Amino acid sequence: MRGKADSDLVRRQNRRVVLEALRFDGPAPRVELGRKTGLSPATITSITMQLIQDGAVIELDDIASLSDGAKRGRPTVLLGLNPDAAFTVAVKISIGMLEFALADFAGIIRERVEVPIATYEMLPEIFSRRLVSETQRFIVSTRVDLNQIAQINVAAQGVADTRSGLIAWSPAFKERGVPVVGPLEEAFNIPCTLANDANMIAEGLIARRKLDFSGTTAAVFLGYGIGMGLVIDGAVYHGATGAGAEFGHMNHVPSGALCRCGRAGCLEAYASDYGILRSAKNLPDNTPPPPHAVDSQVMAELEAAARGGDKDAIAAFQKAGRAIGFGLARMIALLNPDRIVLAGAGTRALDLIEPSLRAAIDEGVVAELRNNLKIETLPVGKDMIIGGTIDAGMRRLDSEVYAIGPALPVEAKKELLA
Amino acid sequence: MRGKADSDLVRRQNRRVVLEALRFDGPAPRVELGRKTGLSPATITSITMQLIQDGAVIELDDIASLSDGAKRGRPTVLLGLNPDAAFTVAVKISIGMLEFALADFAGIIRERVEVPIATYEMLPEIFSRRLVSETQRFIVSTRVDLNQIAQINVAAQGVADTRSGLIAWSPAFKERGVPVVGPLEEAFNIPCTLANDANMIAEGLIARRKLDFSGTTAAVFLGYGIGMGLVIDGAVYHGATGAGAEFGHMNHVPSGALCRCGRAGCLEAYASDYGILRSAKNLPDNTPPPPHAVDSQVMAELEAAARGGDKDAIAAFQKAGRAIGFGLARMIALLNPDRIVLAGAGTRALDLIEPSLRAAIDEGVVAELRNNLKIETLPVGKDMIIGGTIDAGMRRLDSEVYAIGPALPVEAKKELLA
DNA sequence: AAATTAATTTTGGCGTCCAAAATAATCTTG
DNA sequence: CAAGATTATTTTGGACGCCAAAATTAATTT
Repeated sequence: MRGKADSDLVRRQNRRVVLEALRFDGPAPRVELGRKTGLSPATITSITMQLIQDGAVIELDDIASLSDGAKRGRPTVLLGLNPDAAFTVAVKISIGMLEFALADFAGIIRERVEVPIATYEMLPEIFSRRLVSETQRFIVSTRVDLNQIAQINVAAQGVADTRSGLIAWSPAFKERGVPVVGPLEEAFNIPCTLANDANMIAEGLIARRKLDFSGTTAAVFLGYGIGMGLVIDGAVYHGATGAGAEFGHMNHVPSGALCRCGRAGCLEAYASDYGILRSAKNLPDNTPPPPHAVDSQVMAELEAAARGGDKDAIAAFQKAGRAIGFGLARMIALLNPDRIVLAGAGTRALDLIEPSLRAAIDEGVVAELRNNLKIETLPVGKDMIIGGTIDAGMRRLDSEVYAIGPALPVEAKKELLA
Repeated sequence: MRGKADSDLVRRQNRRVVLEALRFDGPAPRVELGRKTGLSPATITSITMQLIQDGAVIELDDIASLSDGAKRGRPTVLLGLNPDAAFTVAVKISIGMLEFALADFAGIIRERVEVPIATYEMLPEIFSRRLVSETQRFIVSTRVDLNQIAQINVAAQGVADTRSGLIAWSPAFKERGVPVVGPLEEAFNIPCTLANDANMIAEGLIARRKLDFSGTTAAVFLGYGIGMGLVIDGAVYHGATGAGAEFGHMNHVPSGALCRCGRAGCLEAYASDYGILRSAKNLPDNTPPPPHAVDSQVMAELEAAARGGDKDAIAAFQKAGRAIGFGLARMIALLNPDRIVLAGAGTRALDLIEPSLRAAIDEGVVAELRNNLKIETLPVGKDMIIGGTIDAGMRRLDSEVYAIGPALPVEAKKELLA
């Protein structure tokens, strides 16, 4: 249970509530903020006055007049997040690619760059140096002053250890233990975070209210790999080291098929693109996975073949569905979630995998536990990784910096995030 | 994110903090409450004054003088929870047995009764009626007035659906869907809860600070069945229907050994007492489990045989360890817990199962996820189910009734819990 | 230009907390 | 044994948060 409370806590909480209202619904006049937050007009005046002074919020009076027709009474004064309050750099590390984005405090992406890099064969420290230099290059290219940047947030595939700031294991690298947070913080002296890409997608879904996230939601991302974002009571569950919900590397069959991660029997070895392809080609289970993403064209052809009646292809998708289904059944037994959401490129083949997936769930879990369970699908673009990373960064700024206190120089804000 | 905050919230939170301090550490003078909670003496005076007026707290001045030797200065006034503030009835439903306990507001058990009942063959509604009549008999026997009883809390083995108040499935019953909360609330008009027994053990462990429960802890109970209590950020995780952490019925092997729950391949079918016994006797996997608990003497003999070198017995314990290990590996991949705690009667055979258990974890989960993982064992008595049920009830009273507000008649307190 | 309308700000009151001063209840000491 | 000394608790006074209601502001309507 949390500790004692005082009036400081009250103000902090209410500042956060106001910021959240502005962030989610966009600019709004004070009256409306009052309605949305349940705070009295007097309090809204007081809080927004502070937030304006702190530079987090600005008045946008002009746009107000654009509203429909002429209205009686004193006109509203539109308030919005101040885009220039602080900037956030988001980085996405994936196989063969580095992606950078610069977002302002309103969460708008100002600049965006993709840098192809041969990640796989790189030694960890070589990569770390390259990451720093590319980040440097990107920041310079944006012409934003370094001390206007409040945070650098990195998303990576695989086991991203938020605590140590290392990528413990990732399909993007042959080697294990790639340092990310350390080198960046040292180079730029800006707070930096590392997180798993699936969790960042989940952050994005929450921030954009794409789903009802009350209770427990398990979002499963199917595609080149198999990821999961676990949302418990409206917050992404990260686990001890931030590597929670490694659904793809949950064991499916003891001593089973060879996985990219080097172990045998992972779910992913049966249900990811390469796993499906391997079964469809009737290659032995211990065939090493390719060190690169399967071309989506190849998967599309395989799907077409299955739909056209190709026995091997059909069997491969069924096998994938069964693996996912048993994985979900085990997850359900453990977590009894309110809903499961399927997303990602792999859902294109949902018609092929769903029957065996559902059959496996039915076989693998007590009926009572799946009674009220909802299984939905959700279209999720690739951009949700960068987008969600930015959303998570904004939430951090809101609650850990701007909800806290009085006007501070950006330097001090960095302190708070560190 | 939580909504707006006000001074009401502050007082509520601080009242709760004070009650918690008294509940965990026992009676204490005001100065000490101040030290423990971080609240100022002035605030402690104010809060305790209210709590005393509300009947939740009383002064216990006499005992203070019993402390060691004579001290200078104004003597402290010991404050403690008022035992008579409200009473709680805890009920434990297990195979062939109903257990009742009456606890006062200090959490002390005042009365305790065990009632043998042939649960297994009973039809649900017959059992419900019997549950009500036995509860009635118990309450009468305690001579506590019905309207002094604030809540009735029931713990049961199996899938206990807190939302519907039904025991969805339990080894104690042949039939499914046994109503518990409905009949009790109707009969007594007192708020009633239903929960899984393993979760109640976890509540007890938390309340008594038996472990560091920061982050995520998975407590596994080995014995006649296999249970789990999942503690996330200091609170027991219940899942959508309160049936979270059904670890024993997590699938281990698709289409595997027959389980008591009627399905095939559950972890419990390999690792519970009867599962181990079945393998040791080389009975086929589809041999129906016995409808009663395995005698602990039988298990002790089996353990002795294994330690004496009996091949079949050794293999049976190894198989159990491997099943638990893979189950834990899957749980780790999903939840990345900070620590795992093994408890229950089954841990007597830990020497026999641990090697294969650890080997299975090593085989089933990425090394990086188990790096900082701690696996501990903890002695947990049978009484922890009733004890934990009471602890959970006390926490509910503290935070949902006495933290809230001004003096209320017991009737109104019941309202709050409902 | 006056009346109306509606947003925002100001004022005054209440509740909470805390620091500091006052009070209470005991022990120590000359 | 009375005057400190010491420590616990209560009281007092001030700060800050919230809200309701009154006042003010800035527009439209009449």
